[in-house]
Amino acid sequence: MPELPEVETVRRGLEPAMAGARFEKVELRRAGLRFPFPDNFASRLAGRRVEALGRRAKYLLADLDDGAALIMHLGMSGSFRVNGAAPGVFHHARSKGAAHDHVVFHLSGGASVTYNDPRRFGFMLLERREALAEHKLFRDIGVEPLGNELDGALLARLFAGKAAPLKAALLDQSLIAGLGNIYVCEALHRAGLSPRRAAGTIARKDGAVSARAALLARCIREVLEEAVAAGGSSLRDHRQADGSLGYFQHNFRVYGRGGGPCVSPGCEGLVQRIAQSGRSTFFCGACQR
DNA sequence: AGTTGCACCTGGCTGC
DNA sequence: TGCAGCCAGGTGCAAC
Repeated sequence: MPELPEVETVRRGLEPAMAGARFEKVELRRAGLRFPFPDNFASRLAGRRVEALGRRAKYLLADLDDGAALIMHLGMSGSFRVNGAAPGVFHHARSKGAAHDHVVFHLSGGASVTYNDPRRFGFMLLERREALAEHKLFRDIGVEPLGNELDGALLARLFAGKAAPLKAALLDQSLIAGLGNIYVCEALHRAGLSPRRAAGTIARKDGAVSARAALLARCIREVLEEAVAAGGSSLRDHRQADGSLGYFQHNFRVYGRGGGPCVSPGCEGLVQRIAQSGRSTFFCGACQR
């Protein structure tokens, strides 16, 4: 599930419990996730206070009071659950999947936060904050799509000369960071652009901003903002940090709708599903060119 | 350098 | 009901 809107939704759900709280104890129920946990991970976290909980692309970043940052990535199936301090405030009786509760943060004040991740593609790392910009994970990361920088001019510059299809270019985290399979499909549909079109073709040769680039930049921002406002999409049984379901999935226009009618006004096309670099792409061949 | 394909894992759904 | 096969939101790395 977790593309930028879902990670941002998780951040907002965790912030009230984590920001300002101290880690009293951290339970690790296995040696690692996608990567091994850092050496002495639990003991390095114990006693640290979380000064702020931020997000960069699909990464959650907890700023700690010793100058370190706890980096958390949800992979494909990671989720957090907050258990309130007061009994009954928000209790998950649901024990199904508890086998995949890999990390429990016990916080000052009595609340706890549990990280669950069946596929274990997620990971947690600990790095000094001032070294983050040069860290392997962040050094080559692209522009934040909801920030001020992303507009038609930048998109045209990023994609200029690229032969790769738009789908691949938009998924490339070193260009724009935070889009995933769902929102790339959705943004391209809104922009009326084919996922197969060469990325370079939305830039003009003279370097001026093309109408296509400006429209695509606008559609990327729009779909992400709408999804964040709706609390993410939460496919399958993935839940927000507070346990409720996100509603954006009801607003998918193409994703998961292969064979169905295109919802663009006046379009008579059908949504197709194709494979691009091994992953499903949903699009309408009639109105996306 | 730019791409593609595969690997990493488990679970859920479909169809026989 | 059982089981095989396919699919899934992400990323990193090896191979062309």
